[in-house]
Amino acid sequence: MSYSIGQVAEKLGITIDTIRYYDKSGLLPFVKRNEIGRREFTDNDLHLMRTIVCLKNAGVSITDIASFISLRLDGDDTLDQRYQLLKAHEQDLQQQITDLQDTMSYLRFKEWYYETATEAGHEDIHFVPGTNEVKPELDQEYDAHLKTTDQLDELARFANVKDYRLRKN
Amino acid sequence: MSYSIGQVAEKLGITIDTIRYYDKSGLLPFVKRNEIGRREFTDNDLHLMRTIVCLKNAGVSITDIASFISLRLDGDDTLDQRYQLLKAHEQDLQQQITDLQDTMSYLRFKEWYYETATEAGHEDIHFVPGTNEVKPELDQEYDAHLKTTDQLDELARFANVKDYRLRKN
DNA sequence: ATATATGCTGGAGCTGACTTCAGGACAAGC
DNA sequence: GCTTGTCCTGAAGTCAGCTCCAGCATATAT
Repeated sequence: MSYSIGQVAEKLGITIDTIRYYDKSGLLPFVKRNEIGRREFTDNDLHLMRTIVCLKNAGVSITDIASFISLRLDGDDTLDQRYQLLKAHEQDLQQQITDLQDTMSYLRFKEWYYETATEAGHEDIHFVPGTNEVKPELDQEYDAHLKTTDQLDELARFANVKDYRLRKN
Repeated sequence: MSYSIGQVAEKLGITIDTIRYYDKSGLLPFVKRNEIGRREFTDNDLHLMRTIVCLKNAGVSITDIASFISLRLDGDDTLDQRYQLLKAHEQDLQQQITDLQDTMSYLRFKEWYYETATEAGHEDIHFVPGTNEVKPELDQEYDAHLKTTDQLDELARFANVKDYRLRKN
């Protein structure tokens, strides 16, 4: 059982052109061609391509994914290198998530700012009277916000660790 | 008290050129110039620019940030629009975080895959005997993973909601 | 047998977000 | 009065990651 490029595009939710671009970029050296030169994808190819798409979603560059794939072709000697590569990107990803969560809490703070301003009908409830400057104590309000999300984050980290241990045992 | 473009770049951790680029792109219409045409940034400008940098971190495009800023210039009538804009980007951001968390759990799964393979010394412990195909039950292993992170996510959502309610009261 | 769909390639084009460059103005210290 | 440092502008260049195009081959349906 094999799939055409169009079917794969459908299954993975990416375009045909993107798949061809990935192939050009050395991400799909394992994909075989049939007699008339068309790509034929196996279930296993799909499996691997899901990993590729996933790494891409994690913000891993095409070049880095290519090295990962090329390590794979070199066989069992590179298992540990591949593990290390993933581990490194996990760190990266955790950082990205933390950053986004911080941004989120800043957004929530700004929402509160506009929510209260809308209720009041004018923005200057947050200004120093007689100026166009934001009240300094708003920074503290923001800090308080950051703190609650930090706690959330710790909670998440704890849950992750637990999850990790469960899997290992 | 005002700051030069260099000082602001330093404070915000971005380059001078990036600031000028933002200005060109209409993100900084509020920044005033001195007699000889140089930009002079106030504390309030810095405040706003922090919001801009934050929106950028949240993956909001320059064009969208520009509309936000332009709404701001239109005064109190646009308070609700600005709130809605932020709210929309919050949804977006939440989606991004969820996506990254999914990716993370896939990465963790792959790490387990390579960890166990490294221990065994060869990758084929995960293959269907006699082939180069990954065992189908590994998909279930992956699914199990996804499930634990979904729970985590719900936990996080619950915590967020609680946090939100605390703020509103 | 012809129309339609799907595939192929090489190469050009596009978008977003910068980054660099050429050429020049002003300010301060020596 | 000269050097050094910081600033200005418009315009061109860069990079990643696609996306589109021309021109052609093959497969299926009518």
